Amino acid sequence: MELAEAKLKFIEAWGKLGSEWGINRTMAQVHALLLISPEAITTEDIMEQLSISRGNTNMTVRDLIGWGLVEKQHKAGERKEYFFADKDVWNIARQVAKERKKRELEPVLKILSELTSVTGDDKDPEFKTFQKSIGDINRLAKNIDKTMEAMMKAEENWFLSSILKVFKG
Amino acid sequence: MELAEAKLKFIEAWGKLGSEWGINRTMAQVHALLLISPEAITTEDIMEQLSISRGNTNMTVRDLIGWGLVEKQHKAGERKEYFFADKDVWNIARQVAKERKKRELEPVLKILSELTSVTGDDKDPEFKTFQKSIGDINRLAKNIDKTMEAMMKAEENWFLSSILKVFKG
DNA sequence: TTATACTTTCAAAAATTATTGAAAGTTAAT
DNA sequence: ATTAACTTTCAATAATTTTTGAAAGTATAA
Repeated sequence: MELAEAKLKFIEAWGKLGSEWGINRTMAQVHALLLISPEAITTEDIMEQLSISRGNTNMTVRDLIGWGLVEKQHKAGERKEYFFADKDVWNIARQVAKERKKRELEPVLKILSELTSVTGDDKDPEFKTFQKSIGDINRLAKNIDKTMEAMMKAEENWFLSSILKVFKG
Repeated sequence: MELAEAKLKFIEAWGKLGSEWGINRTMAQVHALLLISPEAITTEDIMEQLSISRGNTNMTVRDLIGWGLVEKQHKAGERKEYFFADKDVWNIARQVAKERKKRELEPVLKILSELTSVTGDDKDPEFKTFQKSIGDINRLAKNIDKTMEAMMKAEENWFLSSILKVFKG
């Protein structure tokens, strides 16, 4: 396969995966493009390569910066901004985990722990089932939260290799 | 907090979390409702409690069955169908992991390995960056895939407790 | 200060996704 | 074979999310 075709396929696949996991398709595609760009690129470059509007490019890149995946670069003597993506996939995974934990997991965890203090009659099956389910979900969610925290602190691929060792040994 | 209020909050929170992670909000809400229902319930029950249409209820419940999270039950002498959700959160997590792996991770993994065979000039930075990024992503994706496979086989909460031990010790 | 080169905003439009509801389909009892 | 009880389908509609693009904003240079 030729590079040009491969690039398009990667951008498409990354966009699809993103959209299936609740990340805006265009944002994932812009990230994909930046991931395979050796040098920092401009808004114009992104607009051209992905055929998207200036406004969309601007907001999407800003989002990616907000996710900690992309940074602005300035070139001496130039006025326009250049964008560059961190290419270290472990950093990327950690960063995504960190943000999703903060934005989506923690708010739910907060609600779940509020729901553990619900009052009711111990003989009511509705109440007992509610308590049991919420309690179980809460415990699992806390474990997932802790695991993500560990992942965020772990350097290198040591994390995954450790996990895999647990199941091989 | 009273049970009735807590139920609504849980259904809302579960729906929101689902939608943030690419799962239809209504599907997550129906699942939430079933998770806190001690007995199997009918289409009518779901329609009433969530104020959704019969068609929507039918398709959503069918989806949940397709995800392996809900089963049909028949009651002797009755014609209507009852639905019941597995309440074991570890089973649920495994089942969701299994399905998402199959539906969303594996297709991307397939494309990624195709993309590793891209041809190009070793001196071309575009080519080198592409190769490096795809290679790195591929390696990480394979590790995630293996970890999910291990998770799917692991019984009980042994999985998470093992992971956590690795990082505490 | 004015012009130029850019970035940002956001209301409107387009695209996508989810939902409805009534008609068609199915199944089982009489 | 007909009715009754229920489930399924799907075209139309509604809701939501994404994208556009032109106007407004900002910063630099002359």
